[in-house]
Amino acid sequence: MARGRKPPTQADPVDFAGLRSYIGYMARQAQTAVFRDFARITEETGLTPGEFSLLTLIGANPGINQITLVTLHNLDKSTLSLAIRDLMRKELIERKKDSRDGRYYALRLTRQGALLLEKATLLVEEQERKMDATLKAGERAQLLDMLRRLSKAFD
Amino acid sequence: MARGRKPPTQADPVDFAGLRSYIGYMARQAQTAVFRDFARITEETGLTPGEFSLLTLIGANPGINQITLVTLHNLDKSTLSLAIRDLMRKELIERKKDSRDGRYYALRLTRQGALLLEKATLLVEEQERKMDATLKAGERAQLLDMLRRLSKAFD
DNA sequence: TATTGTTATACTCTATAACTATA
DNA sequence: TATAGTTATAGAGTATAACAATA
Repeated sequence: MARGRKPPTQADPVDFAGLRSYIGYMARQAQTAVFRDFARITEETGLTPGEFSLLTLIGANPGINQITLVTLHNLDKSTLSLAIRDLMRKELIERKKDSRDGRYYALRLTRQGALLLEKATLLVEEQERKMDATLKAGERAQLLDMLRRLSKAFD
Repeated sequence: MARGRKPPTQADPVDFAGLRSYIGYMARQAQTAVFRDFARITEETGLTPGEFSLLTLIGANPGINQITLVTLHNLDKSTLSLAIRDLMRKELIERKKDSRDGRYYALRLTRQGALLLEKATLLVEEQERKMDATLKAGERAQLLDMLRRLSKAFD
């Protein structure tokens, strides 16, 4: 180790320049932090954040089809197709052809999928409570509203 | 097309269940929206969001080393190594061995890198102004502070 | 022995394009 | 012709593990 000066790792305070004044940068940081924390939930349930969202949407909208999910999640249909295949293999969802239009699949949760979603939802809500601990009264609703407006700004 | 009912794609209003009340979900949605919009900036500059952040940090902290960047960005050092290699190839940064401790590289922007960063910064700030248009007075500072607290909550 | 940085490898997530089937 | 969904393929972005060089 050099004697004259400590390595910059812990020594010099880092200048973030404008970075921390950018919503884009800070939103990214917050989001990756939440996802890293989600790893605990993935361990317990086998579900990724994306799979949790899909199960929640299918659970609340039995009979929903893939193209609708695609528009909700802003994914390519090929990407969703792979995610659906995996959820089918895990027997968390099932589907059958729409009797009126054979191009559509109607998706719904299996019993097993519903149970797992219930368990995962509890863990996710626990994670949300952890976030609440850093927010003051009323801030959660305000934050959600601002995030919603940001998403819409780039439609 | 079936006659009795429209396909669910546009017909039935979708039930988001609790999804839109989750900060984790909404932060993800906002962040991906910002990144999709960043594609314009990538086209003009050749820089990804991650590269823009790295150039900003190196520009504000000439002589910074990779291990410091790793702790700031929460990346593995192998991941950063590849990003640094690409920035070197594009001749946007340069580095030399620390004379006191040969394990470190001191990173700094090239002239070309500084110019590109300047251009990219203007575009990023334009993007930030677009976000401001959806926020009321005072909300930007509040949002940044909440996002900072969220990141810290999962340290 | 410990630390900075590289490389080989693999995994995840994503999109594009070409395809099947249904309408 | 147009739409729902699948498959083959490829490109990001990421981490793990083994490594070389330096301390």
